[in-house]
Amino acid sequence: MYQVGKNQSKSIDIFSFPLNSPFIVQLEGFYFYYLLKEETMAHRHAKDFDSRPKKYVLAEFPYPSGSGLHIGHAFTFTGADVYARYERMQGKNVLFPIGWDAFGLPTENYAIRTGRKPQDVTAENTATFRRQMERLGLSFDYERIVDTTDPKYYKWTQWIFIKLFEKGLAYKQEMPINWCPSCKVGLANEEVVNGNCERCGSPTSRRRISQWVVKITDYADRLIDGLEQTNFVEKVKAAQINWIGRSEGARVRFDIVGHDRELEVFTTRPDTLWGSTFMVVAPEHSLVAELCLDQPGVKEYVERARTKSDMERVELSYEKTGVFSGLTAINPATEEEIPVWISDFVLPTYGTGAIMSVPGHDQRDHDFASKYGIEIRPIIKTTDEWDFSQAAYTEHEGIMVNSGPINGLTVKEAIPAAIKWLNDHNKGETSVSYHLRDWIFSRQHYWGEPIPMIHCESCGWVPAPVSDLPITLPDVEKYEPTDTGESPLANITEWVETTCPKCGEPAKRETDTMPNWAGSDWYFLRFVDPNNDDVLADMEKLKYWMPIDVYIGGDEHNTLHLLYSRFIYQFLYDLGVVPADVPEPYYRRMSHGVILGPDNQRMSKSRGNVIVPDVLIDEYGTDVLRAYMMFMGPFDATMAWNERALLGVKRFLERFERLVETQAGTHSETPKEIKALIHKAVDKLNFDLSNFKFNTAVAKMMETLNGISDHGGAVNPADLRMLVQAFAPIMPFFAEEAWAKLGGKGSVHASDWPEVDPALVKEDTVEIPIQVNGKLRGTIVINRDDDQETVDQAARQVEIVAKHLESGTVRKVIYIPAKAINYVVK
RNA sequence: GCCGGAGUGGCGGAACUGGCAGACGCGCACGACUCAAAAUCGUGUACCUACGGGUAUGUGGGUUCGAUUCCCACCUUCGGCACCA
Repeated sequence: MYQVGKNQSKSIDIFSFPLNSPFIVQLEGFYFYYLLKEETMAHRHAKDFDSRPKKYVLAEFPYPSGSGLHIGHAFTFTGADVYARYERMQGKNVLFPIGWDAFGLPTENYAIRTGRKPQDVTAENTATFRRQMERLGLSFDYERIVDTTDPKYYKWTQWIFIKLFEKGLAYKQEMPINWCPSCKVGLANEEVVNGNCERCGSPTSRRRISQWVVKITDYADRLIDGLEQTNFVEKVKAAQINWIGRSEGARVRFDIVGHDRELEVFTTRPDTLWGSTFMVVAPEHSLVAELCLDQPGVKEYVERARTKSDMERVELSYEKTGVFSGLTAINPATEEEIPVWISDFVLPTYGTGAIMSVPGHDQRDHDFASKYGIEIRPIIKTTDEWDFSQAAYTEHEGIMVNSGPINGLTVKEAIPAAIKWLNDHNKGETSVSYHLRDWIFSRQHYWGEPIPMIHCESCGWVPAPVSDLPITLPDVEKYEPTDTGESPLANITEWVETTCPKCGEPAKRETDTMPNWAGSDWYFLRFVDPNNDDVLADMEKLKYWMPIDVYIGGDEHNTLHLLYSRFIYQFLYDLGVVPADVPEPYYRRMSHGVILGPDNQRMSKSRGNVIVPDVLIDEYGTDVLRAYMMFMGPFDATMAWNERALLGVKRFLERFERLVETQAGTHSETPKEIKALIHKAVDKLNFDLSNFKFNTAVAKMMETLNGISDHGGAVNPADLRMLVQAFAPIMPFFAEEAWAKLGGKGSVHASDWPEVDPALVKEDTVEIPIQVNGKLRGTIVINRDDDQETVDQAARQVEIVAKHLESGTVRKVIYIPAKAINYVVK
């Protein structure tokens, strides 16, 4: 069917052929199954509203970097592709889309360096990615490609922002942000790792800049509760819950002596209120600026805390520093006067930015009190002798003492009792705090979605009219961010200057752009309806396709991307633009593994251990690469690259190819043993492919081939075709060719998954172990449905077993049908 | 410190709801083919053994007729969070 130049050695540039040209070449002695045949890809298109059951399989879309698709992408996408192909053969209507998360700094930086337009660089990179993907045989529905930098797409990203603004979930605020002096950009908390910029690694500092902030904290509880409706693995759920960091406690109000003011704190231990001997406020707390600046040392301390970089804060974390504020507060429980201190160990962004300090029962407070000579007052009676001069007692065990009305209660009883006391005396109430912060949404960069807001002197911030969307990025000469922290857009007067949509007076556009996450928050909805100009996606189509059945992605996105996109989805849910019966976007989350270099180190250019898929395809062909990647280990594991092991897969493929060559066109009668092997293999692959156990699937393929040759290697082409079908998801090109050679009709990828004969899979006879006192003493072949007596009789005949039974009396015989028989001998 | 995984041959890794530990592949050894090498094909490959067996799935206990699998404690390691009151 396909012309194959058997003994030619020639070099072919595959890119010189149009995509989809039916062609297979052979070079250097073996086949390369990478050129595309229409049949191989023909069934990739998802059909809206088709009557077959739908399956939405999604792998995180990539950032199309200039260095091209790397082996990690290849691994992840291949796994997803195997699964998608398998599901298609199961008769599912599979949506398996791909797109480009193309806004972002690397492209912008590259554009600056080379003096080219980011738009052009992006177009080039995405074309390369696409070509590489097709070469890997990835059966994405390329007609549904979504590009976050396409104005037709980001029109809706902007629309979502306007809705957030309208619902009061986006506001502009001057706030201290993490600033990367190298990238010249503000960073979200989560983009700062150990005080360094996540992207470039330089140390960050703090800066006050007016920022758009999105109130993700309003959804904190929903984001936790919603996890119950998903099938995420424990690790992912835990990471999200951990990240949100919900803690329950109480707010308590302290009066300030000599001022008509209260100082409110958050605590998870209201029971320890009677032991609070001082208070601490963050240097950034409003009370400090209002009342304390005259106190000696305060101004200096506040100034130093402000200029401290995050690095310094982390380094200095062991030695707490502080200064007395000059203020005194009244402990509402003891009515004693207690000092108020200022220290940067109290975070301005958590709780109320102020704490009540209980040095007897909180280690940080203990550290601070010890250093500054503040009273440490125990209020929980510990069972054994506890040296309160050495450490705080922080266990939730013990009996309350010195605590007035809650004396004698256990800690667990005391917490609600203390809250009730606070309520009764109007000094506080139950409260919840979160580690999760609101989401800083501004970036001072060019290559991102413009934030569609207009500032008017008289009307304030006004959203751009929806009819004006998208607000497109203007062409600019220079992409460099400015030192003032403004985005390059600020210099384009004709773009910045506009009129207020509300009053018609002159006004200015927001020049900040959105963070990278914005485009990836909702892309999965757009795949359902990629070209809609009226809504972000058609409701009926969403009802058909959502939720995503499997979402395959990296663990590094378990907190940020996954949380942000769930939040945006929940927000869209509240707007009513996504289906009412789909409260969560992702039903199941699959983590993919990481491929390390041959030296067991993370791949990086500087280490020189990078494996490039294109080179491997040139040398071994797509199918060998795919099968090897799937064979390396469990789909979610961390694995080292081993090119020797890849050769084992190559040998397997060649041996299978030889089998196909020799059996094609024959009419051999397939021996029963071989037939059974084939049916068992199909059965096993059916299980493995549907459970992402690709490594054992490949092992089974190899095992089956070994078995066939052990039994003489004569197989009827019709039986062999079954095997080819089961191999097809993993080795799509080879399977297509073999299918044709063996007389298969149409494309193997459009064929229905073969049905197995249960009688062949589950044989009548089975070999089981014979144990004496749990030790293996022999095996015996029995009929699957033999009763205990029959098996017992037969087992006792086995010589070695008989010998062991003679050493004592048989007290008990345990027979597990078709599994094992065990004699208890004493 | 808190949360979540993982520890199995020389190596990557198998083992469904407790039932023959080490599938499959790599590596290694020997053999066939070859003048020779490569490639290919075949055989073997956990450890000890007085050849009867015995010991082995990080360590120590426990449950069970039987534990890689379940329970408890500990060790190591990877990932996430961490001055979050």
